[in-house]
Amino acid sequence: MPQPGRPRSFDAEQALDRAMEVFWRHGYEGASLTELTAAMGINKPSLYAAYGNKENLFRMAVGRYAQVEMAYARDALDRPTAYEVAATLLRANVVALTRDDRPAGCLSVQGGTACGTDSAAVSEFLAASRLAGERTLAERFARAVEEHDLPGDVDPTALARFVMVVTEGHAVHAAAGVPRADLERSAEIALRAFTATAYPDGLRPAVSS
Amino acid sequence: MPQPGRPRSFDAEQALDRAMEVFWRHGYEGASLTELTAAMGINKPSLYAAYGNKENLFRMAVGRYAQVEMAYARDALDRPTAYEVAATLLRANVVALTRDDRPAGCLSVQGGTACGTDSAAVSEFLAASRLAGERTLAERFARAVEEHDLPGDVDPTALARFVMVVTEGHAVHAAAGVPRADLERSAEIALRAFTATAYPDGLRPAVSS
DNA sequence: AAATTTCTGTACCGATCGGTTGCAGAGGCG
DNA sequence: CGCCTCTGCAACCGATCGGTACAGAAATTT
Repeated sequence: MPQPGRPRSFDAEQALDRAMEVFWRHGYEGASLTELTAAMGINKPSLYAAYGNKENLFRMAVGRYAQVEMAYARDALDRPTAYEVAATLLRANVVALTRDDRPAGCLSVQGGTACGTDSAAVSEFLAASRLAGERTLAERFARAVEEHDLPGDVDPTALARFVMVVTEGHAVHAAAGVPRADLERSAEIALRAFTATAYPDGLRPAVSS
Repeated sequence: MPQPGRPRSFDAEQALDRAMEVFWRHGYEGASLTELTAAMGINKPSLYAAYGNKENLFRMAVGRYAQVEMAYARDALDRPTAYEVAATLLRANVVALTRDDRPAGCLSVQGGTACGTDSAAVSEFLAASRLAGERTLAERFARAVEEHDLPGDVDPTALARFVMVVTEGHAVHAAAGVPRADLERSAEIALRAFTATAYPDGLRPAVSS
């Protein structure tokens, strides 16, 4: 049943995608309402009515980013072995960071590593969501230990932290314009480190590529 | 010969250190002239006279950061072997990122991974200076290949890129409040990756720690 | 068609942004 | 001392910031 009154004349989800891209490119504070509304094709009061305020719009954009642009991360977690989880995650992350139809880098890092005093809540929110992803990965590795996919003496938390550190470093690098092929070489080196730590005896399970 | 006229009543270098810390904490755009001048203990016209403008002050702050706060990087490059270079660099970097008398993270990353449209030059400047550091490290590793410290089939550029990626990831993590001990574990995993790539036969030269 | 409800666009709000000018006075040199 | 330069401070500049008030337009309900 449609609500009474004049219906909204723009697609709220599509406009959110545009806003996401502006935040992705310029960060939270670097994205002005003027540029946001121009990219979204709406006016400021419409933005205010549909999304609350700038900070709420940003949080919604980050949510959509996590849901759409980081679907590869959930796929990676479903891989059968810890090594394949890490390999899929790192390789797909590099691809996602360097798509030529998207801004370079990662919204969660670009959005605001540092902010002005008043919007400190934004960078704390981003940091917390990144660390939440890290915790999810650590739980996946802990499961691998339980399943004897990883040896019992490895620290799943430390391993997950290392993988996330590499993805964040790649995000900073990608934002600086480093090409995809260069990051792929870095990811392979990181994977060798993963192997050396997770399977120190050199008996890594045979997997794809 | 001292200039005629009233001498400056503040220490320009000490004030620059204060400005560096504000930029470090809030980034280029997040640091307002009001907060900068308050931290430096001077007024806006004094800042303008002594440093030119905000962007120039930032560039000078980054220069001083590279000279003072990143001295450990130059020390690391002087180590005799490639492995010791990487190990010293990664470990000292973690310490530098988590000093409790300094803002967490790295000015070069915090300063501005993303910026508004008008100050894009700042983030490009930061990206370029980070990549310059990476090139220096690559040259050090290339020397190691020439000296037969590293095998001839390793790619010094890729190895340097991996090390810098890890430091940048640690910087993002440190800014999020991750404690030093956790980053140290990550650095050790990265070092194991370095070893596996640089000395794939397991014949890493015996070194400290 | 009238009444009602909601959206859209313009124009504007106070606050703050980076940057600048005017001016009083402090301090060096002859 | 007199001069002259430079400092430090307040006040101010236009521009832009995020956020709103208001009136008219559009679509649904009665």
